[in-house]
Amino acid sequence: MRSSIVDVAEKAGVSIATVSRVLNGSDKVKAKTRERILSVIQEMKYAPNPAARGLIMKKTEAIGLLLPDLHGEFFSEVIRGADEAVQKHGYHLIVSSSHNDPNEIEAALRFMRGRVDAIVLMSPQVNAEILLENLPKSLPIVLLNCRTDNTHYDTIVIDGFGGAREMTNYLLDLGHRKIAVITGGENNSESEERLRGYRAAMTDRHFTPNHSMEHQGNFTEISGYEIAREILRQKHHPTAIFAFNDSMAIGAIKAIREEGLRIPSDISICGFDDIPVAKYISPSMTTVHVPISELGTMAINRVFDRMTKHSKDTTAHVFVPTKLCLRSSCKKINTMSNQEKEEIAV
Amino acid sequence: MRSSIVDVAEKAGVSIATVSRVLNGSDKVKAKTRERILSVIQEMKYAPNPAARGLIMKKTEAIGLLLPDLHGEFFSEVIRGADEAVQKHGYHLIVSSSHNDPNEIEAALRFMRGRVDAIVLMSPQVNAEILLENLPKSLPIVLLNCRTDNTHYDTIVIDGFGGAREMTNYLLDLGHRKIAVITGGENNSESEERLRGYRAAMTDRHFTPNHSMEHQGNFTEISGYEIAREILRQKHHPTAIFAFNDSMAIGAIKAIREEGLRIPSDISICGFDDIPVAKYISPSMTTVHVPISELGTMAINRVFDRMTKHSKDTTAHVFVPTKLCLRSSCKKINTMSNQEKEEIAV
DNA sequence: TACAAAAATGTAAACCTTTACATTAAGTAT
DNA sequence: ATACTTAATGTAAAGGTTTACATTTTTGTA
Repeated sequence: MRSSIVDVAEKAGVSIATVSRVLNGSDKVKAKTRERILSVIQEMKYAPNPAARGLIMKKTEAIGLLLPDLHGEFFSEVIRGADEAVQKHGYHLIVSSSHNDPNEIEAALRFMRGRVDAIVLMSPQVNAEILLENLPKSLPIVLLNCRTDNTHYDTIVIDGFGGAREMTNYLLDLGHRKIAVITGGENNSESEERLRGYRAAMTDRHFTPNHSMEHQGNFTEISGYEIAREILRQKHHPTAIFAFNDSMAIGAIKAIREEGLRIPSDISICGFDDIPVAKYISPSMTTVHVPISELGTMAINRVFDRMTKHSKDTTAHVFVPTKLCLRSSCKKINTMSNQEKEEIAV
Repeated sequence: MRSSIVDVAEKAGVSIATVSRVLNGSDKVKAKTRERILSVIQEMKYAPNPAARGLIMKKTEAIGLLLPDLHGEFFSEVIRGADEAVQKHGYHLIVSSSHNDPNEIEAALRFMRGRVDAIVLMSPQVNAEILLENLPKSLPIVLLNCRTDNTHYDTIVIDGFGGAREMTNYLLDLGHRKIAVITGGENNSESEERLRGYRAAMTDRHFTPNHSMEHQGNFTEISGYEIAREILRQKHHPTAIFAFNDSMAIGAIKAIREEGLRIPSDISICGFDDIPVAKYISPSMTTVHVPISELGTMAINRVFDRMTKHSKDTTAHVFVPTKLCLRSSCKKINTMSNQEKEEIAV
């Protein structure tokens, strides 16, 4: 049976209060007593019971991180950033994946209640606000890329609109006109933002966005692969494919290669997120840079801000800018195609 | 202030014992009473305090997962597998990364003590056995790919030796003789096993392993990239590079391409792990398949086996076989090179 | 040396559950 | 109706900490 504070106290010939005091470093206890207690603790391999401590302190030193999914490098980067930040504060992470399922979100939230001091929730697909309602108001919550107008929670959202618009503009600048996009899952707010950006860029340049150019994927490599195959099967296929995340772009590249086309000379392809592997694949991928691990870090730091009461009652709403990351998977459209057109026209 | 069981009891006009009973479903309480209590619980949004419950039950419903690192797709797959398994049991995951630092491992272990019902520890680089010593003996622990002969803990280890040997044999079969390897970090047992496998294959075929062919990386893309660059700078560079994980292989591919060489016609490259992205990059990567997410699943399932006392006292030592995964990044050595040799000889 | 003030330590309540055991209520058979 | 059995509920202890407040010890000063 594990030894408790009373065992330590007995063995050291003091009261439990004194032991508790040296444990918490706070109060002044005579140096000699402290040493004696410390050595007893060491000897007995005593460690305070977190449940008992948590019970009275109402602190857990853990933070909940609830992600929609765990596939791919994106989320692992978020976790990495969050873990780093959390460790800096001596805290730890309870990670859970919801698979975009409201029931699982609810289960995770229920579990976390009372077990964490704060929650970072990423839920681009299901509206989680209702689920948050029966959490104590005092629990700091940061919404990461959630669809919400709610100002009651702290929010961090990536500028998917701006990033996609910029990328689309870039493709237009390169001369592309037939630009296909591969979107994320249905009802996914991240995907919707990016789609909005794409359409806005098209409209701004007086092209009417062609809905037949918008193909629905689900943010996985396999979906990118399959959709790209379909796209390439068309007679006059697009000259550029804009996948709404890098995983799908990677899948698409495979499909393109299998079709015997070269990138970027035959077709341009770009992604979104700039996951670490994006710069290593070949050709290195032109994409929209998102500070992924920083997303995790920011969310955690925000949570600590909240907890330390610097900003007890004011919610913060951070809008994370993206940056075009130009590499080698996109190219000025082949002037050949103009020539071809002429030839065809003749 | 959060409502407690006494608030519920009062409002429902019963004792806390009865409330507790309906909460735990176990004992028989009159249907009518149960309903009344249930509705009060709903109304008050009452949720039992996990700390209090944990204090008396000595159960946390959480499992600790301590990983050496969080970079790349490998670990995210392990987490994914573990999370899946854990959710099936209604449990949750406390994830932490140790950065291969003994102090961080110790801190994480200390934190987890009393906060989890079991620990899965992956620590290929630092010998963690000493650190485990001041954990209660009753706490189930699974060692994942740790360097250990200890039979006191459950272990799961990948057959790195066999996998690397098989891959090396395959390369030899393709006619390669100058096979460079890029290893993982110093003192990393996974890397060492793979190196042992490589050397064994060479020796078996009566080639003396040439130590100048063994380059030390650290399992990151960047290290693969940099080392491959060095390798290619040699006059008579190897005809094949065997990176000890896929991330490094991906980095190496970038370096190879930058050098203007084609894969696999000019040089063959292969990896280890078969991370999801490996089949999507081009050329699709020949690698050693490791059931990564299953590693997480297996570890968790083992832990539950232990906890449910099916196998209370017998430790299990699982050896996970790997499988050669042949794709397109390796090729029979160009017979041209024989011709070249002759030309040079003339 | 005596006394006040300051420092060190101790006592006991509180945190919120679960559960063994005690008690009361509700059936059941005579 | 009575005695007995079973079902339903209640009481109180236990689990391991922290901390306000009480008490004792030490230190400093007159």
